[in-house]
Amino acid sequence: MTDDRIMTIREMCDAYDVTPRTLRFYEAKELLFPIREGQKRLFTKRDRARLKLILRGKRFGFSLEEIRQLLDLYHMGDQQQTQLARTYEIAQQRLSDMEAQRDELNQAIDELKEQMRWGEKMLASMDQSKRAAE
Amino acid sequence: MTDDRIMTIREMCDAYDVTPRTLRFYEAKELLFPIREGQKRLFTKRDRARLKLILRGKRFGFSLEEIRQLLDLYHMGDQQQTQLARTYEIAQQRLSDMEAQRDELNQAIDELKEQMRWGEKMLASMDQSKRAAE
DNA sequence: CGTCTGAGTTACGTCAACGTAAATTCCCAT
DNA sequence: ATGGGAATTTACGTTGACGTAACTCAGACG
Repeated sequence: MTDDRIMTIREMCDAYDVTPRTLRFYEAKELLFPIREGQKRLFTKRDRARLKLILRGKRFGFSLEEIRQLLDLYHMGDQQQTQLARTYEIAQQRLSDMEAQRDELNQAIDELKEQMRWGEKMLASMDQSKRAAE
Repeated sequence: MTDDRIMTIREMCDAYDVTPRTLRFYEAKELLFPIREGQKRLFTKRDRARLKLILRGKRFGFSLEEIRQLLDLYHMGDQQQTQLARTYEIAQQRLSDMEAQRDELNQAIDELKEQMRWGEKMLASMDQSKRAAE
C-alpha cells in the first residue's frame, strides 16, 4: 500500500502547503511525532492524518493548544478512562461553543445581507442622479 | 430618552466588560470616536453601537482592521460612490468567506459528533469492564 | 490644604504562531 | 577531496491585541 508511505519534510510541505518551519514547530509543540532517522524527520500516515486535522482546526480559529487536546481525543487508544472523560468534556464544551458561534455567524450573515441590500439601493439611486445630471 | 445618554469610560467598561485600555486602544485604531471633553472621553450611543459590533466581530475571528472596514460600511452616509462600491465589494468577499467558514464549521461539527459517539461507546464499554472487576 | 480617586499619556512587556537569518551537518556526485 | 543541495539547530524578529507599570493631572472631600 502506497498509503502508509513515509515522507520527507519536503514532500510534506509540497503536499500540504506548509513550510518546514511549521512542521518543526508542530513537532516541538507535540502535535506531530515524525520518526527521527539520524537527523532527518520522516513523516508517517499517522502524521499526515494529524496534520490534516491541525490545518482544519486552524481554519476554525482553534489555537494549536486546543487542537492538541482534540487530537488527543482522536487518537486515544487505551488510556485511563478519567483522562478520556475529561477530554470528552472538553470536546463537548468546544462543540457547544462551535454551535453557538455558527448560530451567531448565521445571524450576522443575515444582518450583513440586509445591510448590503441597503447599499445596493443607495448605489442605484446614486446612479440615477448621475444619469440625470449628464 | 435615556437611550442617547453619554457614558464615561468606567460605565462603558462595566456595561460591556472591557478594560479602559481596550477602549483607548480602539479609539487609537479609529474604531471608536468618543467626544473629548477636556481630557475625559465621553461615549455616545453611536460609540456603543460600534462597540457592540466590534465585540461581535471579534467573536467571529475578524481582525480589528477588518472590523473597521465593516463599521465603515455600516455607518456610511453620503460618501463618494466609488469608495462605497469598493467597500461593498469587500463586504461581499467577507460574506462569502463567512459562508464558507460556516459550511466548514457545520461539517466539522458533524464529524466531531461522530467522533464523540465513538468516545461514548468506549466509555460505556470501559464502564462495563470496571463494574465487572469490582 | 493635603490627599485620594479616577482618568489620561507614554512606553515597555507579552503571547501565539510562525518567519528568517546564520551557522552547521550530511549525503552525493564530480 | 570537494563543492553543492537538503535538512537541522539556534536564536532573534514580527504582528496583533492588548496588559501593565510609571508618572501626571484634575476634581472632590474632610
